[in-house]
Amino acid sequence: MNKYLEISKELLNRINNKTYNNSTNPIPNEIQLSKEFNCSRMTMRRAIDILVQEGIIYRRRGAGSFIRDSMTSTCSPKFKLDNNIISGLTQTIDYNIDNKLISFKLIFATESIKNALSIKLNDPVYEIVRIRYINTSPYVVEKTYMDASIISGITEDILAKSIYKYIEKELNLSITGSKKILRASPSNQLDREYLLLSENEPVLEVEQIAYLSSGKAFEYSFSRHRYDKFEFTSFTSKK
Amino acid sequence: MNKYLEISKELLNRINNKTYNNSTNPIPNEIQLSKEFNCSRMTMRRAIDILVQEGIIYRRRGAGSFIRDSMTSTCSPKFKLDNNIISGLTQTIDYNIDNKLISFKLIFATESIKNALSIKLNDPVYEIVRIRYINTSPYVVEKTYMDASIISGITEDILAKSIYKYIEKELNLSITGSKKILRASPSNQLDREYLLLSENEPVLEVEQIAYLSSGKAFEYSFSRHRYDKFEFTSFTSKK
DNA sequence: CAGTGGTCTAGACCACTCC
DNA sequence: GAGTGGTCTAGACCACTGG
Repeated sequence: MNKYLEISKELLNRINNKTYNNSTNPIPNEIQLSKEFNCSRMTMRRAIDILVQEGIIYRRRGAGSFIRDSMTSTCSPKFKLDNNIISGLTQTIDYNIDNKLISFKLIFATESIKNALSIKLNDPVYEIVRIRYINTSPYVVEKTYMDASIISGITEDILAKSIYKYIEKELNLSITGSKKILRASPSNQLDREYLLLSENEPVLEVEQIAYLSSGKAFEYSFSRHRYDKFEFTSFTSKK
Repeated sequence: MNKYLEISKELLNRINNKTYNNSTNPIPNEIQLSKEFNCSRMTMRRAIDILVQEGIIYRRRGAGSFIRDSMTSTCSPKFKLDNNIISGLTQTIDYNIDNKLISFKLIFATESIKNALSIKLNDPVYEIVRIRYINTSPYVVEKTYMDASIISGITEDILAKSIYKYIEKELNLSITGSKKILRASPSNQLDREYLLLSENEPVLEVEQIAYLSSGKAFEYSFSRHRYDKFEFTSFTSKK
């Protein structure tokens, strides 16, 4: 494993451990840390940079690097999708997640699918519709299109488990990025049926294009979440 | 200005110019570019990294760096808030934006405001409620709390213009980061009144904490957007 | 002033792609 | 094997903070 990732993980451990405790005092300076971890200062900075990008640490030139106040959530427990998570939800979860397959077809790419996946009109794509449950209560309905020329050999069996695991482990492809568009939307009839919503309860829709390390877009999906069981968090810092 | 930022901007120019044209060919390699820009390879990488993080370029080890297919939006023209934008909307906009001040008070910090801004219960905070219009049609209603001990001297006059400009130019504070939580929500009576929504039309709520370069949280806000005039985009790539 | 983070350099070696 | 990006180093100089 890369040194900067190892160090970054260890720093995060220490923050969670309260080895570095959320106070007004800085963590050890970069020179000191690079000596401790037996690395160059640039590598040390790269490790810290990861935590800075996630909003866990902030730096003050001339003063030191500090742990940010815990940013405690102000709302009732919900599912959170973090900006840092690329696709799928199988991470970070202690709950019981179930999938129910609604439909699984092979279709011709429409105009919008063609654009999203950078393929040709009418190229074959999988269309997968699933509902996901948390502790037996419906949570999101997902419509997924996958380029059939890349993601080959999908079966209902695989869909019952994790598509992403199949892609990474069996097909040996690496998922490296995703673009998301989020919007609120009134629920339609299917949403209400699948997610047990009433007429004026909305959904949070996440439109996503996911990419392989080759740069190829392999998945285009629409996830419609119950408004009361899902939120999306994101941290941004100046470049 | 920093070298890596200058170079990054120039690269972006060249992509928009079609000097580097979205094809299957890579842009010039890092060594070549670092010679052209008269910088070290590490600085060159840093410049490219910015565009990689924004999803504009992707790299393939052994093969080269490529421009990503344009990721054309699939939906009708809306306002987009990009993950990379920290706060305010005054950027990237050719439209006519108007503000209408609904109320402007000094109040005592509640429990949740206290937590968000890391201040004490009952500390003084500004509460500002505004509606924003695009081309005279209502678009978002924003409730903003600001730490009155930091952001001093706010007047209705300033609110009519840009608070952020005031903070950066007049108070000489630098806004460097923000945490956002996004959720869908049924519209309440006020939303419907201000945003001209009907009963079953929802809003997209953005809860935000914004930070100064000192690490201090100075603003805590709730922006409720018309569902049909706003979406949020975000690009994520593996570390 | 001493101490901190921010930028930049010139090089090294490695892992991977593609011919 | 030649060419590409990925990691890492040991140092330099600068800008800023805070006593």
